[in-house]
Amino acid sequence: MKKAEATRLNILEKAFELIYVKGYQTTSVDDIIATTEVTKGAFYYHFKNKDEMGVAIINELLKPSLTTSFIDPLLNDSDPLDAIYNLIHNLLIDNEFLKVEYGCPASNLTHEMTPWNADFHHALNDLTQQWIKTMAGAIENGKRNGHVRTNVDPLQATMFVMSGYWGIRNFGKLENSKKVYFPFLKELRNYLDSLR
Amino acid sequence: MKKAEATRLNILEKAFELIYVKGYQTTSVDDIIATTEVTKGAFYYHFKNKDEMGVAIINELLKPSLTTSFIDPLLNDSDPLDAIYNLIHNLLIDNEFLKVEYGCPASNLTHEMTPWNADFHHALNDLTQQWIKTMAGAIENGKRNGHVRTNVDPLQATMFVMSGYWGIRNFGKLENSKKVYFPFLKELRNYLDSLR
DNA sequence: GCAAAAACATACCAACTAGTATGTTTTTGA
DNA sequence: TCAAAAACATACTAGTTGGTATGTTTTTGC
Repeated sequence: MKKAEATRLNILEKAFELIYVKGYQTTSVDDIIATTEVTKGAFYYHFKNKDEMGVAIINELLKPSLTTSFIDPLLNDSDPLDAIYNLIHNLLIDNEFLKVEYGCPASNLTHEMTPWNADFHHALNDLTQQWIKTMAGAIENGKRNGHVRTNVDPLQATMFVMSGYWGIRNFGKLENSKKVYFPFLKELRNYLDSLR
Repeated sequence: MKKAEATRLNILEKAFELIYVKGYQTTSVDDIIATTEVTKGAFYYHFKNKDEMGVAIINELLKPSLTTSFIDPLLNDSDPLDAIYNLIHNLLIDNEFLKVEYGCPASNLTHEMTPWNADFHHALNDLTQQWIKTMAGAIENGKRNGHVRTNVDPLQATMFVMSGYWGIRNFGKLENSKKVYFPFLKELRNYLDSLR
């Protein structure tokens, strides 16, 4: 990787971690350049302004990680309901980057930025639509394979599961402990079994 | 009501609306006093600082509205599953204060403030625990009345439903239309029926 | 090897932030 | 009625914000 590219990537990664913990609005450009140890000149050479950097985080960091962590696990599993449960379980319990007290980065940004920044809105919507499509597709396949009842509506079920995931992330922030995830996961299991 | 009390309440209400739309951090004290048409002297006479006002909003505005809008509907209905469905439906579709593009005020504040402000954290946790207790109690009653299967775990089901509510509020922000609420509500109905 | 462009550094600024110091006006209670 | 306290008003400040103007250094391509 070229040095300039590395600088840019470094800014994005450090900024992402700060924003994940502190929120976008309360993470200042000065914060970012302090932790990355680059100067303002470098920052504004790579990004027109702070918002452009924010959108770059979504498109260049969140999007790829969505693919590997949220999409791929749903693609090649034979039983989609097991795949969905395992995915959510992994995200909530095993994933060591996502912290219970800071929630889900995509959800955080949606809450904070979507109502009044069109670029963030668009980038985050892209992200979400991809996840919806994949999960609904997996359930649709499950219907054909006999893993899922034929009268299940894939999109409805997808929206329901994803809402649950985002919502339990909110609970996690309140309780500040992964303990709250377990009753949720048990009931998710029950719900998914009711689709068989 | 005394005039001073009215001033204080006016500040709280206007500030709440601003914060609901713009977020807490990005709503400045100057914003608040501009829309309330009181001066800084009045503001800082009634509140020690901005955070104290924020917590007052939770305790003096959100808490009472929680009781009437989130708690009471769950208390005297004979069928708790119907009561839950109707509650969520009302909140999502009929409630005219809550806007799809701005989500749920309590959820917004939780996302924004909980990880790093202990007072907000505490006040919001109080709020949530009340809702959990009520909903779980209603389901527990339903088990005794035969409206709910005896092997249903009330707390698990409560966490699952509430997570779904908070999560779909996130979706609403992304889609900016109540249309997304309908598939969620349909699947919520399915899920609740599976508890019978 | 060397000019041009890319990459980065430094110093600055105007706007905004929460909060305060010091007033003036209004209300209260004896 | 009248002084004291409550309620509000005005002017200010120190710190922070995103962003820019103007440099210097490093890399690139011929």
